[in-house]
Amino acid sequence: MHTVQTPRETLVDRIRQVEFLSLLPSEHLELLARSSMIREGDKGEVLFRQGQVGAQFLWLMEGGLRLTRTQPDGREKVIHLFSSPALVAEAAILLGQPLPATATLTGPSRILHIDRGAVREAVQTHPDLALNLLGSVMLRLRELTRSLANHGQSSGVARVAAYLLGRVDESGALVLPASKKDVASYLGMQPESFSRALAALKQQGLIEVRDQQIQVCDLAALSAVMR
Amino acid sequence: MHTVQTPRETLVDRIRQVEFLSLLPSEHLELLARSSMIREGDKGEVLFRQGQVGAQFLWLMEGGLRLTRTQPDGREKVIHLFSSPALVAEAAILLGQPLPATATLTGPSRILHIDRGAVREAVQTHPDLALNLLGSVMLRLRELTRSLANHGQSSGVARVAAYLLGRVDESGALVLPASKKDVASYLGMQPESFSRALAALKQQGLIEVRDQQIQVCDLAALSAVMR
DNA sequence: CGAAGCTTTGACAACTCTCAAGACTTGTGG
DNA sequence: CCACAAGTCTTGAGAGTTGTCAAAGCTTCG
Repeated sequence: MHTVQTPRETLVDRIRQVEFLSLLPSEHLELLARSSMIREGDKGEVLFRQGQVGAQFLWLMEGGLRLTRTQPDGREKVIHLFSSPALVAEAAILLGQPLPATATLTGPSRILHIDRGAVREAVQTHPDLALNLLGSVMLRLRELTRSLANHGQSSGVARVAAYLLGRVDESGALVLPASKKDVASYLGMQPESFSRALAALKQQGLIEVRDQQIQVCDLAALSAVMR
Repeated sequence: MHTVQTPRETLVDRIRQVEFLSLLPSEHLELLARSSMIREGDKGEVLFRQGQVGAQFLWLMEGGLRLTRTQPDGREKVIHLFSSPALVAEAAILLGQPLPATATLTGPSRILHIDRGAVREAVQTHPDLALNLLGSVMLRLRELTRSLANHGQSSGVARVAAYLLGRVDESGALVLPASKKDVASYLGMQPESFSRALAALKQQGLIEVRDQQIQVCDLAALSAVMR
């Protein structure tokens, strides 16, 4: 992973695109830009590890990453899959707490780093920022509770169906945010089971699969599978 | 569930005990007390339902409750088990978002209700409060990620062992925060499976069980079970 | 071209879920 | 005070699903 030289004004523009920072006045953005940088990395590179304390806010501008956590038995489980644009681990970083998971890039990515202290200062002078931040953490919380509830589902095929339905666009298409192996782990199953689940749905004519691209053909029938 | 008549000064005292509000000046506490009340309820009563928008902060002073979420197949899964004292669903309530789960009392409980608007005002005038709030949400996030990682564990006995080890005090004892049925759901298994897992651990002499009280006899051996 | 990693398919064992029934506790009403 | 109902917990037996192990096809990268 290497740093990309970036002119100050470009940095300000990038920071303005970070959801919860967009409403800051320009002089504040200038201030943040002074301690910011953009870094690039490739698939497999580790952004941070579980237990570390982050010194910088991480804004995933391009690419994707997975959050994993070591289970008691030593294996790793995918907790979350991020696609750009996304703010990663904001709460832990702001509070200076140890990060609850490990972040690994799933493809070529560009990440904007903003100094933790500078953001903290901005938050304290602009109370609205804190509420915005809370909002984005709340989003994460919702997704986690949803994910947790889905894990209770008895059938693996039902979990896959629910997952697909939660990610389709208007035309019924979707792109998996990571390798099938990672998605399988995120759904709490083995890669083989995920493969079999997709095969079963495909054979029933409910979906079509080509690599990470999936087309849902029968929304109603797929919904019925969940029960 | 019924409201308990409470003198103003007592209310102020109670509010002072709410973790993230304790550092507010007395005049602010007085203000909060004006729109606060204490309510009591018994086992089975519903505090709020998934999808509702909460108008009041909820501080569980005494008792316990479970958060459940309806799964795609219609059944309910326990997302979280609270024991007093605890702040419940703070982020969603502060932001006026729909609550992500349903809260049901697991025993006789007393809950302090504080008006959402008053808290919101306090947060905006005291930036530190927002950070404290973020901290308590962060705690919840940590627990959820941990819980999610545990669900990946292949063996049910391993999940139970990990859960018990995460809750023992110095003497190796612990009390289940709810009925075994609820704990089972929280751990992502059927009540029968949970019962069998406990029986297996008991037969190996690793734990002793009497109702909701559990005594761990061999910490090292129990740790070994997780793998 | 070879190595490494992801994906798919097969076969088998192991586990959990489901269904069923009985022991036990608690609260209600006769 | 007892009987009954309702709910929880435990134990048993069978069916079904998933994890595991193994092998082969495929892509990517050096």
